[in-house]
Amino acid sequence: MATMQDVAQRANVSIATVSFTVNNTKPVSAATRAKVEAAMRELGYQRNVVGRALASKRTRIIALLFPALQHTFSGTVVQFFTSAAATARELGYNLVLWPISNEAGQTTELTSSGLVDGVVLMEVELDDPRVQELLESGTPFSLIGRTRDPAEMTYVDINFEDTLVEAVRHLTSLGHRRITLLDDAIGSRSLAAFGPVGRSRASYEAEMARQGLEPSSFTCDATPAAGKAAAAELLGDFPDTTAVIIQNELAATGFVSGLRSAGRRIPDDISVLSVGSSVEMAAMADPELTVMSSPGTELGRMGVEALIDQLEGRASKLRQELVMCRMEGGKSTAPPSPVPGHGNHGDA
Amino acid sequence: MATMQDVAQRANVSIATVSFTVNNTKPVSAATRAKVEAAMRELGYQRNVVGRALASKRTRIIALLFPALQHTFSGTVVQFFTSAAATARELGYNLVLWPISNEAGQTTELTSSGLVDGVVLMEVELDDPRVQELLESGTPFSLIGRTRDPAEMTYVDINFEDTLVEAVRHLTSLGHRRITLLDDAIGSRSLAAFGPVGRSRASYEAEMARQGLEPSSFTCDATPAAGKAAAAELLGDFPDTTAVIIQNELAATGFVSGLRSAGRRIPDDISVLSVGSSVEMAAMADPELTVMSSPGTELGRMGVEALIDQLEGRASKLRQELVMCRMEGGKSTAPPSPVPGHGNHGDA
DNA sequence: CTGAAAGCGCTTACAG
DNA sequence: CTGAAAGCGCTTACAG
Repeated sequence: MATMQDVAQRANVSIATVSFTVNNTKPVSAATRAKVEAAMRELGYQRNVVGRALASKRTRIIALLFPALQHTFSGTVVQFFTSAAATARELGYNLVLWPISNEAGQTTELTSSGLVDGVVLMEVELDDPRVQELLESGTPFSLIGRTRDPAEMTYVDINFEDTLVEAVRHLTSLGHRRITLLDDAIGSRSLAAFGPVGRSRASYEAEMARQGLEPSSFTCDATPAAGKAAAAELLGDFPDTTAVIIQNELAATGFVSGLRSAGRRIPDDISVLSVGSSVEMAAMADPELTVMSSPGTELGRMGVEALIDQLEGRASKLRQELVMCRMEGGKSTAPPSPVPGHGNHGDA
Repeated sequence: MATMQDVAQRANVSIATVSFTVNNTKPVSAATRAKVEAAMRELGYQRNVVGRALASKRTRIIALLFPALQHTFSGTVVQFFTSAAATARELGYNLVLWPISNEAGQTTELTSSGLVDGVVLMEVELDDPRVQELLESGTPFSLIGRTRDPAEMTYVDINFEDTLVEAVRHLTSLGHRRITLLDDAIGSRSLAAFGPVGRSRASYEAEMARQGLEPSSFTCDATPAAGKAAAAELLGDFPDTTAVIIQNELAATGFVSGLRSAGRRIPDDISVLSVGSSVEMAAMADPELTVMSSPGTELGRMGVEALIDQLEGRASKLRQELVMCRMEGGKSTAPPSPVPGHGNHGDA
């Protein structure tokens, strides 16, 4: 590997001049630039990032902190990782994967080793101890998700509020009045901890109320089996439901097959709208689910951009962005069928 | 951040001595060690990895090269990433995510920047140009997968050969004789390029022949819709099939619902064994598929271990390991039902 | 526009 | 067992 020193020698200039032309950090005459670039080409020179990092006190490495154990399987995580890594690279950075098992002081180990310039934090909780650690350590960071009160922090999150409003409206515009929300037990069990479930449910209830409808919601674990059981529960506890909003990616296929096993046709007898899932996962169900898809790619890109803007001093103002889930075609929502015995048979 | 210099000053020793005690790289008297450790504790010292990297010419960073665009969605990738990153960390390394779009010289950009000590390469093809690049650059690497002739390379791969043998035997021991293989069109279209499909199909055919059975196989794209279409194709082209081995994670749920739509019960009328999928994805089907699950976690761990062993000179001999897929409980395989009109009704 | 030199925070022969 | 010193490959005031 040729060093900057080698290039300087061959081009008959100082090492400083090579640095200036490589980095465009000071004006260099055309003639000098030509000499230096020729030398670099001839030597196949590429600047060593470690030397640069030590001298400039910036490694241009950022870390992606993610929970190692939970949520190990989800349709959007790979998209998120990929787009985060690709965006980092486009912007001249490298992305280190940093799995953390729990709230212990593992972030400090990272940030005080000097390896990274900043951190992207995934799966943020409403009162996240890791956020506190990061604040105290002075490490620049961006959040995917947000704490209860993220007033002063850079974050990118899904706009659950508007997403649920759109979900409800999609169904009411089809004519549904009895709409039940099925969400994720992990979140509900500790509404105090995890934002998405609470924010979504609140928004669902508000929109239902706004439309003069009665909200009803329940919960199940994030597995196909739990989804299947939830289908039975729905039919028992909310028998006149004509449409379900399900915000539980891993339970969705099971939920659908549970309904089918019970003789319900989708969407003829009951509509199902999946929220916050990946398109790929929604396509696993039979029929393919109508889905408001989680913007994994966008979140990855924006989270990294927000962090790097901050690192480069380009962040004119605090960046706090929300992204909607996007409504995708699917075959699981339709107008409700006329309900026999409710006085409106003969409609259609 | 306290530096090694600060620690040395406070402990009244030389910076070299601090280095020796931190790294256990030369003997240090108990008294000196105590002084140094006290100073480190008092200052909250943590060794700066960039300084260390520059001086030692080893960054202790390894890169995970993966295809950015294709295969963006799969059940085992997250497991793989997580276990690779966790293993790296346990061994004192960091894992950088490096998405590459195609075969272009993108690996050179990485390896000649001095950022990484070595590379783990995913999705290796039979004649992989990236492997050639890595060999030429002299970068240590380990492969997840293997080239056509990986004689001299460190690799970790799935043992498709034995896995398919076990798959066939599982079904024949249940009594099946007509067993069809459905695999992934991506691989079949360029059998010349991608190893798993070719190796699996060859092993399937060999084992069928060994048992005196006639092999039959076909192919579909990696989507639920393609799987559904494949179900119809199976019933048309291989009407007497009683069991299917499907090596196409994303098509599996669709394939199953296609069979069901056509009035076939699983496993009563037809058994389905999914190979190389994740348990989670197999659980999405209805019924939950019997699956030989892809060892994503093991591959991630072993691939990183193999690379780091090499980097630390611990690799006594060339490490080449194969891991079987593991048979998991499921509800989609059973003995064949007696076939009316084939002369053996009345059995069972 | 260009260069000499200090310095980033460590490791590692070399000497004692 | 311990230390003085060179050096890893750069960047960046400072001077001209």
